[in-house]
Amino acid sequence: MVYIGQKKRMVTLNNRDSLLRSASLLFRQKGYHGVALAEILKAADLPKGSLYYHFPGGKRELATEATLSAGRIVERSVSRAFESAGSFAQGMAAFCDVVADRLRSESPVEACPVASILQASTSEPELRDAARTVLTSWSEGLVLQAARLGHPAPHDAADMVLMQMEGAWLLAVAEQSARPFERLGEMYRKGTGI
Amino acid sequence: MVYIGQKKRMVTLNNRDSLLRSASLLFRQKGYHGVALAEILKAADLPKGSLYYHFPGGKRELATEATLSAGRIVERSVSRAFESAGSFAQGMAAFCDVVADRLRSESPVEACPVASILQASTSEPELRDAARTVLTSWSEGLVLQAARLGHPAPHDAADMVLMQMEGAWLLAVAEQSARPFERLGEMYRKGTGI
DNA sequence: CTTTCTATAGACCATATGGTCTACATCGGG
DNA sequence: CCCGATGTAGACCATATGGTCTATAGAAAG
Repeated sequence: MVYIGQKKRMVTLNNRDSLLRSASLLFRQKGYHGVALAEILKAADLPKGSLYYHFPGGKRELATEATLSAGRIVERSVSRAFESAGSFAQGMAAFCDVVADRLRSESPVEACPVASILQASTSEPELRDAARTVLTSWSEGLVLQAARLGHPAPHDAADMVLMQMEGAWLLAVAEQSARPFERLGEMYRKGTGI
Repeated sequence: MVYIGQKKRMVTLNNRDSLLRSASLLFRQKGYHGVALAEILKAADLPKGSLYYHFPGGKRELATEATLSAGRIVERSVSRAFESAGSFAQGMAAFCDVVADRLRSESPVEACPVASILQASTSEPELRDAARTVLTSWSEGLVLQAARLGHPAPHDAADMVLMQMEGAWLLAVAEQSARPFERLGEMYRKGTGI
């Protein structure tokens, strides 16, 4: 429970956030259709009533919000990694380190939030919109960073990085290790990146 | 029904293959957990009995075989694209064209067979093995091509290409267009690839 | 105290799902 | 003509799933 603003109005951000966090984690592990509501509810230790109170749209809405929320977290992580970089390649190397560290602490190694939701986008169009929104937002952030750091073709750089990141994430899930990000980071340090 | 070899033994490869094809298509569209057996059966126009005769292991076995089979198809496609290439970058550009062409003919644009199965690998470990097998096999093929074409770091090249391809495929699904592969191909032509 | 609004609690339901099992069709060989 | 092998047909089942609905708890406001 958390008091918001100066009003004494009590807002249960905790439980809503708890649902988002549990959902995000489970979706990344098993994909949208691979997770049952009961499982999310159990992880968050909340009854069904809470879920449908906070997310009247049910599983779809929960997944959408969880994806957008996870997307923002990754985005902040990108900004932070690039902040102190002297070049685009340095920024990428730093970001790869951050993701690799993160993945090393996960078992199983979880998929990219976007990838985990995208699978279901054929049956749930709303999810594709969420995935697209996040990817667009990541791309824009990367374009800005590339431009700021003097990259000659910021748009190409952003596209390429997005591909490499998503690909590396998929390989990491397959191998259940952070190696792909370590190797990608190394390549950027060697100057073999984009 | 198809006669195989000179023996007059009748082998119903058709129905088994039909199941594999329908399954592969649907899994790529909706992911492993997003497809019901009934749907696959309907697409192949076969009853449940046939499925469990050809694949006693049920959905898992069907998905495993479908993934391995689809993996081999992609692998042959890679070999063909690189065959007449004068450099690794040229081969990649050619392969991007092939995939882009292919995706343009699909609606919806379907995910990579590996990606579509990998989501479910947490609950179905057998699927992770299939995904890994395919990825390893692709990687080995790419290493050979890179070495043959005189790439200075064949292993790095293969890794990088795998990341870019999987990433581009994910972006293509999100955008529902072949653009990502067109752009990746362009970059290889411009020499901005690996 | 009572009312009202927020949020939790979970029983309940229609439907979908993967899987099993028995019956049967077809065909080559004896 | 029958027989065994291969493969098809689909009824049937236990279970799981997303979603709805009513009841209730607790704080804030009057």
